[in-house]
Amino acid sequence: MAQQEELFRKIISHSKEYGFVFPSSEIYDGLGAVYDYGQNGAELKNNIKRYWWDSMTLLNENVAGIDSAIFMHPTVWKASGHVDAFNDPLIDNKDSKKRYRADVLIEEHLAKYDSKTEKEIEKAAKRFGDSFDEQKFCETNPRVIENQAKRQALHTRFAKALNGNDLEELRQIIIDEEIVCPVSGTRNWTEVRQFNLMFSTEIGSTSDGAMKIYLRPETAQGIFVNFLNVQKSGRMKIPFGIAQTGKAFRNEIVARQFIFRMREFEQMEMQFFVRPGEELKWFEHWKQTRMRWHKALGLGDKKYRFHDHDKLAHYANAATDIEFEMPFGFKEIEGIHSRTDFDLSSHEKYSGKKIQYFDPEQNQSYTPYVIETSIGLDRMFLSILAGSYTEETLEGGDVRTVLKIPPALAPVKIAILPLVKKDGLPEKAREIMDRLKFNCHCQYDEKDSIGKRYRRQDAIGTPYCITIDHDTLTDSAVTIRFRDTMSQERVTVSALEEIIADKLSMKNLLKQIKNQ
RNA sequence: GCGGAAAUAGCUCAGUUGGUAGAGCACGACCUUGCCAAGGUCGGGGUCGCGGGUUCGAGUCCCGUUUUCCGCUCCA
Repeated sequence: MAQQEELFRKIISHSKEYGFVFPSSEIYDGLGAVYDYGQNGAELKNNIKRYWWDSMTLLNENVAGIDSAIFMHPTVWKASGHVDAFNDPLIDNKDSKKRYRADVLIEEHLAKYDSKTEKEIEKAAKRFGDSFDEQKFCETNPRVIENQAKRQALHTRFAKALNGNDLEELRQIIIDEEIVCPVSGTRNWTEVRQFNLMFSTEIGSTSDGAMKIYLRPETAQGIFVNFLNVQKSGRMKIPFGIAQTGKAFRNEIVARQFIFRMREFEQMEMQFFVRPGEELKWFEHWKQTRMRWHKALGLGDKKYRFHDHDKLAHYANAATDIEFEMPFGFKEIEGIHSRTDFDLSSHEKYSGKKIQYFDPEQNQSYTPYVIETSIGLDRMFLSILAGSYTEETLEGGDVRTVLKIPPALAPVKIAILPLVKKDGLPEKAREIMDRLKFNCHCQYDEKDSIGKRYRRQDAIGTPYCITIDHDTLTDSAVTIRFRDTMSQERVTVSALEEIIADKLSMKNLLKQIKNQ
């Protein structure tokens, strides 16, 4: 475990040192749980995105890609349930360190008055037997009257505080009513705080005409609200899917573990619309397809597993996560959910627009069911870093640090290195660079010894280094050196272009997904 | 958010009971070598996270704050 923590620390500092990930606004002490991608990180991230996008839109004729806006009409988040679910007043007990919803604590306390009253009634009923008149008893018994009056007063006070969103008053109620923590039994409470997990801003430049809107907490809703647009303009027939990648924002209470949980993050989502009743079949289909997409990267099949949900969200009837073995344990990188018709139905209700599909085969209209595949791009990025970071001890005791990133995803594909920076070798190297740079991302380096340059490329995961030596000037052949084996081969420049086309394209990755 | 720990050069760290900042690597220039890193010479770079306080004097002690890490908690 300590070793794993050590590894995680190394990955984080490696990320910074080699231009993959930087803390945001670092010269101003950073901004919590926000990170920037550097020159190599941005390349890697774009390549992952491309791999995902191609796997969805190229391999599936019935999956269309879109790019919806981050700003959406505020009612979208009412329909999706985010406005209600993301706005809880929370309070912590300092002794037990437990956190509670303040409103729930008070509601539970209110219920105690009712049970007190009930006990009085029960006791009286036993005493008076058949002649017991409950209504009369309640109206005359001083203890019951007092209880009910207190309850009524508290209820009024509570409702007022809740409606006015008066957090101090909520806390005062908890103190006045001497509500204790169910775990520690103490009344050592923190302030009540509102945890609004959605970021808000205003649209419209004048203050009186401004409308409060939210930065989307998930990209999925942009797909649901465009269901009809894509279906009609693309003449899509069920089953079909809509894919998109994009930023989403959540004001996480606790955001930690490097880029694993960030406040601004990127999702890659695909919503697949199916006939009601066929959703579990498609759920299984996408579950298997998505797992093949991950395993095709070759980071090791044992590093992935499914984690089926026992407790399902209110909208889902099946859900699983694909987890990856991070240095801090198996963690979710992708979720696959059967979301039923919850989202489309809800948007139909809130918008007043009919959102249904006419199925010509069944000759009827229905609200499609949805299978969602939702992957965190930043988590995917982290899984590739963690899965490819390797420290190898070489003969002679040297340690080399190498990122064994799948070649198609590597930020730099080919390093072009003149053996010495004289005798016309740099010029020859530049000539080759000018030819290859149209195919893929190349990097030229002439500083330091050749061995040192190889190690520098290993550290950023460059799969191929080619070296221009004195013979190259006459035979137009170069030495290609392979990252993972460190072995070398002599090849012509044109043969090199074939290797690029074969090993470095996404094609080989994509074929592995389909051929099973 | 609570509790604990930490913050010194791009990175990894040292800095003795308070006495006006160091090393290695990295970086730049030049020389040398030339197929698996760390030869030579010279050089650039830090108001020690930030803000207060104590003191003649604070990287060092105290308070606050920000960020990060660990444990809880949270994750529709």
